[in-house]
Amino acid sequence: MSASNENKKAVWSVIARIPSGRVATYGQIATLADIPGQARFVGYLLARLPQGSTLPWHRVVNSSGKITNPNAAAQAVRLQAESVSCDANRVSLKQYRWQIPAESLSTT
DNA sequence: TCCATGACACTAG
DNA sequence: CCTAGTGCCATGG
Repeated sequence: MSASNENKKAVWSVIARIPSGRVATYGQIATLADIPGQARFVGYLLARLPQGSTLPWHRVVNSSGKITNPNAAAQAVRLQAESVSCDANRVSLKQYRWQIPAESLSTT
């Protein structure tokens, strides 16, 4: 078992938790996946995400709310379908940023 | 093993 | 708004 595999599952789990109509940044996901500062890893995983995946990858944007994705057009469409306004491949993090659930931070 | 690349983040200019 | 530099991790030549 590779540690990276565990981190991968953690990242996928976090992304799967992003509510519809909300967006999260790579860094935010990395932090929630218990791997703060490894936003690069999150982007790497999404880039290699299998086509059969049901993960809401479209809810992931960079720290500026900008859609940095090989298929930004499709992403923008998916977001708009969830009532998330995106202008020039950009979303308002002020409005749509996913608030970190306290339960995730709680020490169970 | 070294170097280059990538759906990132942060800081400085 | 832009670019450049640095840090992070994984993969491929």
